[in-house]
Amino acid sequence: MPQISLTFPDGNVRAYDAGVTPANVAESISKSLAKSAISASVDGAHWDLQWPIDTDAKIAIHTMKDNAEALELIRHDLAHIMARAVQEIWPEVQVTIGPVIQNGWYYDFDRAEPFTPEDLGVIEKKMKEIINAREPVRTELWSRDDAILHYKKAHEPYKVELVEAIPEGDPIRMYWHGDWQDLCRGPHFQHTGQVPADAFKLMSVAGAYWRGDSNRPMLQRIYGVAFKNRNDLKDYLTFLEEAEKRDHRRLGREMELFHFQEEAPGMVFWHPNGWTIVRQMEDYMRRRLTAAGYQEIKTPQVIDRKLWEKSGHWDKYRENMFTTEIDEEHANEKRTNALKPMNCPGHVQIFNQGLKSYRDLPLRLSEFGSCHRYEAHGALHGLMRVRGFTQDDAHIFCTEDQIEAECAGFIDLLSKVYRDTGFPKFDIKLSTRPEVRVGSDEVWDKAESALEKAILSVRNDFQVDPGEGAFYGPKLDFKLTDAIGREWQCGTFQADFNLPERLDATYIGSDGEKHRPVMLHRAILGSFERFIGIMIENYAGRLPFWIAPRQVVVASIVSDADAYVGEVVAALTAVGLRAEADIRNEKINYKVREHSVGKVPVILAVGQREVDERTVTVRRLGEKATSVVPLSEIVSMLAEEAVAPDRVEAA
RNA sequence: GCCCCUAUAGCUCAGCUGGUAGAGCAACUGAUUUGUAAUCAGUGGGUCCGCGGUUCGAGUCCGUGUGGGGGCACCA
Repeated sequence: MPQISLTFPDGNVRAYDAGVTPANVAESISKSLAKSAISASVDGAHWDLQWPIDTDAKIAIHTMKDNAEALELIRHDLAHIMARAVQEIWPEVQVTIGPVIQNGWYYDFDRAEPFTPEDLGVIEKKMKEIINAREPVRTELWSRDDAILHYKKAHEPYKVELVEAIPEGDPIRMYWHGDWQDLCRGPHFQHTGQVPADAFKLMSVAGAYWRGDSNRPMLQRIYGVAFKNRNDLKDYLTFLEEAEKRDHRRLGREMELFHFQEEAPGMVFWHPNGWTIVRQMEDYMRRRLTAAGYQEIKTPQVIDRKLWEKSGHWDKYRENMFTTEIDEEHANEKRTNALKPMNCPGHVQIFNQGLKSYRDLPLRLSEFGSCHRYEAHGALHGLMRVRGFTQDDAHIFCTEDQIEAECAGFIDLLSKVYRDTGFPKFDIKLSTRPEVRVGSDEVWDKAESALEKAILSVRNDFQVDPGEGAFYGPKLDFKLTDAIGREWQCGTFQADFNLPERLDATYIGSDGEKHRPVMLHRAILGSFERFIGIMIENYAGRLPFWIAPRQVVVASIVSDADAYVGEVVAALTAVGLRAEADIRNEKINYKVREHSVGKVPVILAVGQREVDERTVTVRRLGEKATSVVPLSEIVSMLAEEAVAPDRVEAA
């Protein structure tokens, strides 16, 4: 086998077993890097390559200091290798695209027959063969016409479409290993054998629309994960197993929090434990909102379609609304109502009652608004995506000049709430004006810069999504991550120049004239359901003491302690703690296990000794050690611990 | 809504190529009075998701509906 020794920008020289002829290697390297000329001097089978400019020497993982780059390359080449494996097994399959994603890659195929889970094993085996064959990789530059012709001949219509989308004149990079070929901009390894053969796994098959367009045919997508070595893969698979244990749907059952059933898909049946969590969160949010100058209101669930027509929802959101028809006795026609999918129109009705002055602004109206949306079947997901949910909604009516201050105040409030609930870190995304929009450019300029300034006043990193704002105004999205890394939007802050106009909201300015207020839609949790779902996963069910549905279980060790258990529970309940007695005739081991599985934060064990000494033995969830504390002390100790963080802050 | 997978006891799951259902945990009953993650024994419990079909016979095969899971699209 020939050896190549490569000289890197940092001066390192390393030798590689190329497994191919020097000429091929030189070509594949220069084409795949293709950023600058590479000088190569050949000395028999041993030659030196110099990188004069390109410092991204993405050659072999052994030399890579940057882990992320190595992984990118591994996953990228695996996508190609998988596509080749699939086509070698089923030559009629058409290939499309296969990008690198978090932890791995996917590749979309068009094939009449579905891929089965067994097929994945077959494909994996073939992939390993390709890797072990150490096929040299080369990249060629083709003309656009040649590439189109090539793909037409090869019956690869998706590739034809891809090439056609590449601007005329741009070079087309054709990537080869063995006789197999794909369209790709690179970069790649020198040969397939450089990809670790034991550190990847094909995970699942899923449907996916070609180019994300639901009007186009649905393709079959195979997902794979890949790492640098077998251990990393094993760690990742272990992580997935652990994540499954903290899945909120599973914990929801184990902790007896909630359930779903067929007759009400996407609607939560909250059990006593789960509802306690909701109530704790409501009480907490209510205090936070009141302190921040909000006024709480409540608006109707069922509202005549006439209002939804005015607001524009009937026109644009109809298919997501639950509607009702009812015979009106005094009218000839049926009356159509809709369950509110949003609270905004209702809030404007309250704003519109009576005359508002500029002195009333900013007016902050909040509601724990119960909303119903007919979400597509496939969209439902535990508590995260439901059809009936409660938003921690509020609308701020203000002037354009007040947007920035309101936004800053909002981010401040949101940061406190996220911190208190276990999310000190979160992502912010700013979505700016889309092409189709209402409102003048001057107003958009003002609003966008107000939002941006408000973010910058608290932090310096955020994402911008140009053109992704709502048609009625720019918005900020605040995202949290679930147990397996999926992101869910929770908080939102949206400026709206449209609805006040449609529903004719006005205030009297200092000039005595009527003016149009700006309406700010905002939510911190997003919905109680989703936020609690994420919280359950984030804490793996071990919720903070102040939220935990059952805070304390007092467990007897002998039945002679039963009366004392009752006394302890009464003392705890008297100071507002959520305490339960467990005087079943069971061993303490059994009780400890059961309440640990149930995620009860504190177990107080009581036997004859505790009765005699008027103490309790304290055992905290997740800790093995116990401590003996006098009854009088434990009550005040736990009472203090149970104070919600906003009250601690206020005290 | 679309693709694939899936539905058996309260929960987790067996049930091979068709011959009318099983285990562990839970529940209930009894015994046990126990010192920090499962005490022992016994008992009861199932329209095998619904509907239709193939078959002498369907939990098992086929179709369809519904729910659930993984994705895609959607989330104004």
